[in-house]
Amino acid sequence: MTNRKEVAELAGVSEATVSRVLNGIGPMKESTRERVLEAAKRLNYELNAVASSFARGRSGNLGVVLPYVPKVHLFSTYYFSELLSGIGEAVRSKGYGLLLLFRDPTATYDYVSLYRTQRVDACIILGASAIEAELEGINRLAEEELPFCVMDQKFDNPLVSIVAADHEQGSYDAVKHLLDKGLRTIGFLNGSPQYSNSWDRMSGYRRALQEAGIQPDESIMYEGNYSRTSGIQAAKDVHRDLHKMEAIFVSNDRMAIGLMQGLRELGCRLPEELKVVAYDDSDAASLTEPPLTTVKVPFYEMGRLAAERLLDRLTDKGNTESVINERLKTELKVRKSSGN
Amino acid sequence: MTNRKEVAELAGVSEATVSRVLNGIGPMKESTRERVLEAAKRLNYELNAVASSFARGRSGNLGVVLPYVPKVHLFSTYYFSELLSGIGEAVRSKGYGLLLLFRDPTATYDYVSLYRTQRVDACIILGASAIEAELEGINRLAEEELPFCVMDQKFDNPLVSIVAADHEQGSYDAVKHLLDKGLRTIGFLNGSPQYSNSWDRMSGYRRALQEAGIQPDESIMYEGNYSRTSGIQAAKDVHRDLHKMEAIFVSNDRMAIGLMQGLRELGCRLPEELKVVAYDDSDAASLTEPPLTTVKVPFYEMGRLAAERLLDRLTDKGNTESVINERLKTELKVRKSSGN
DNA sequence: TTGTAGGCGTTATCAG
DNA sequence: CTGATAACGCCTACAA
Repeated sequence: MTNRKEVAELAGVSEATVSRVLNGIGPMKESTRERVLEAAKRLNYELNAVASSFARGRSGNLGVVLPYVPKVHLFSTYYFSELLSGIGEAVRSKGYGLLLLFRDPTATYDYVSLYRTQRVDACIILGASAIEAELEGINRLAEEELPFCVMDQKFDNPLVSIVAADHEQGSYDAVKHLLDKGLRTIGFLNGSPQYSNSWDRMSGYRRALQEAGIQPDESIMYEGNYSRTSGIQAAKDVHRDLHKMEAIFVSNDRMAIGLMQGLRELGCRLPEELKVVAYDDSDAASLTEPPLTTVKVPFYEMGRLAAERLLDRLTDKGNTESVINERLKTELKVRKSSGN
Repeated sequence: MTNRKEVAELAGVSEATVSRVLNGIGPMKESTRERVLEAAKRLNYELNAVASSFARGRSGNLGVVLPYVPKVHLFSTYYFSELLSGIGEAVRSKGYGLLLLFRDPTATYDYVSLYRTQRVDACIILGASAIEAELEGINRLAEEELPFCVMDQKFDNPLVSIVAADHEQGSYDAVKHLLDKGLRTIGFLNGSPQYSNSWDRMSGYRRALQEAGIQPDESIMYEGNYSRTSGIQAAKDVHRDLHKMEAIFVSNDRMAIGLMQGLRELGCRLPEELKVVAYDDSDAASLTEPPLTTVKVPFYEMGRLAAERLLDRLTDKGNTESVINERLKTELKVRKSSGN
C-alpha cells in the first residue's frame, strides 16, 4: 500500500506538505497543492484512516448500540431501520463512520469501555431499558462526561443526554381522538414497564380520560411486551371484557396487529365491535385489515438529530449546551381501525 | 487515558509482556499473567483498539455496504434487519467491528478505497445491482483480490464471491405449488431486471410451467420494482387480465401486498378469484388478509455465512478456497393466499 | 519465559 | 508557505 512518503518524493515536497494538502489545512501555494494531488492520484494514494485515527487519538466512529439480536423483534424492525437511516445520514454528512454494536447478552455491557478502547468517539444507545445494569452503565457514561445519547428512554440523571419523542402527548392525542368520536370506555394495552416510554403512554392515556371527566378503569388496562405474540395473548382478556369497552389504545403497532388478529379469530368484527388506535405508524400499519389509526413517531428525525448533536459536540461547534435533551412531536394518522 | 507503559510499571514487567498477556500470546508464567491482569484492572486499562489496529495494519472492521437510504424502502426493511443480525452475530463472535457504509448516491462508490484507507478489512455488499458503475466497482475488488462478498446478486466474473439464495428453485417451488393444485394459468409479477435474482425467478417460473407442459404466456407477465407501490400499480393490469389467469406468482411480499390491496379495491375477492404466491416471508406476510403463501429466504443465515467466511479468510483459517460461492435453500410457506 | 527496540503512517508543533 | 521531527500506543521479531 502506497504511503505518504512515496507521494512526497514523487511530488518533490516534504511529507508534512502532503498531509496539509490532503487535509486542506493551512495556507499553501496552489502549484504545490496541484503537484501533490497529482502525485497522489498517480500512486493511488489515500490517507490511511487508521493511522490518522491513531495520530489524532480518535476513532472517527460513532457507535450505535443495539439490543441483543433476538430481542430486536420486540421492537419493530421499522423502528431500527428508520433510526439507523437517520443516524447514517448525519454520520455520512459529517464524515464519520458508523459502528454497529450488538449488545452482548451474557456480559453486562460496559459502555465506558467502548471509549477506553477508543472504538468510538461517541455513541447512541438504542433500546435502553430501566434494568439495573443498564442504569449503571449509563450513569457511568454520564459521570465520565463522555459524549453519548440515549434514544427514547428517560433517566433521572440530568446529565444523561436524551433524544425522545413526546409519547405522553402522543398517547393523549390518540385517546383524545377516540373521545372526540364520543367513545367513553377506552381500554389500554400497554407495553413492558421497563421502558420509560410505556409510563409516558400511561400518563397520556390517563390525562386524556381525566380531562374528559372519565375515571380510568383499571380492569380494562392490559400489559404486553410490545411483541405481536403478546398482542395475540391479550386478545383473550380483551375479548372477555368486550362488553366493558368501545375502544382500545395499544402501545405499538405490533401488539395492535396481534390483538386484532387474536380478536378476529375469536369472532370479533373490527372496527365495528372495537375501535383500535395504535402507535408507531410502522409500514405494517396500513397493511392490516382494517388499516390502523396510529401515532406516527419521527424515528428518522430522532436518529439524525441525536447523531448530529453528538458529532457537533465532538467538533466543538456546539459546545454551548453539552447535555442533549430533545423531545420530538408525534402525529396521529387516522385510518379505519378507529372507525372512520 | 492510561496506557500500556503505566501498567507495565505497576506490574513490574516490560511493555511487551503486558501486550502478550492481554492478547493471550505465547507462553507465560501464570504469576506474571495474574500480576499484569491485576495491574490492568487497578488502572482501568484496556487495549487501545485504534493503536492496535494501527500496529497490526488492519482496522478490525467488517464493512457492510448499504444502498442509498431512500432506496432501502425498495427492499423490505425485513431483509436488511435479518441480514444485519446475521452478520452482526458472526462479527461479534469473531471479535470484529461492524462498520455500516451507506452508499453515496452522488459519487460512484469506490469500494477499493475502503480498503486503501484501511477503514475495513473486508466487506459485504448488500443491494448490489447490475448497473455499470456497480459492476466496475465490484470487478475492481475482484481484480485486487480483496476480501469481499456480494449478497444475493450474480456476476459473470468467477472471482466475485457471492452468497445467495437459490431463487430459481424457490420460484420453481412456488409455481409448482400452484400447479399441484391443478391451476394451469399462472401469471407472474416480477421485480426490477437490474437484479440478477429477478432473472432467476423468471427462470424458475418458466421451468415449472414447461415441466407441466404449459406454454408460458407473455401477456400475463408483469414488471414492478419490488416496491409496494409498484404492486398497487400492477393491480390495474392484472385485474384487466383476470379472465386469463387463476393464479399469480409475485417476486416479493411487498409487491404482493400492494397487488392484493389494489385488486381488492377493484372489487376482486381473494383468494377466490386469484391465488397468490409471494416471496420473502417477511413479517408482513402473515399479517395480510388472506395471509401470504410465500417463499421463505434464509436472510439471517446468509448474512452470517458471508461474514463468517470472510472473517475466517482474514484469519487464514480457511485459506483453502478463496472465492466464496454459496447458494442457500429457500422454503415454501403455505398460507391462505394460494387458496388453502 | 521475558526484555529490547524498531517500525507502523499520521498529526501537530516549531522553526525557518 | 514549507520542512524537520517528536509524539501516538502497540506489535513483534530477535535476543537473552
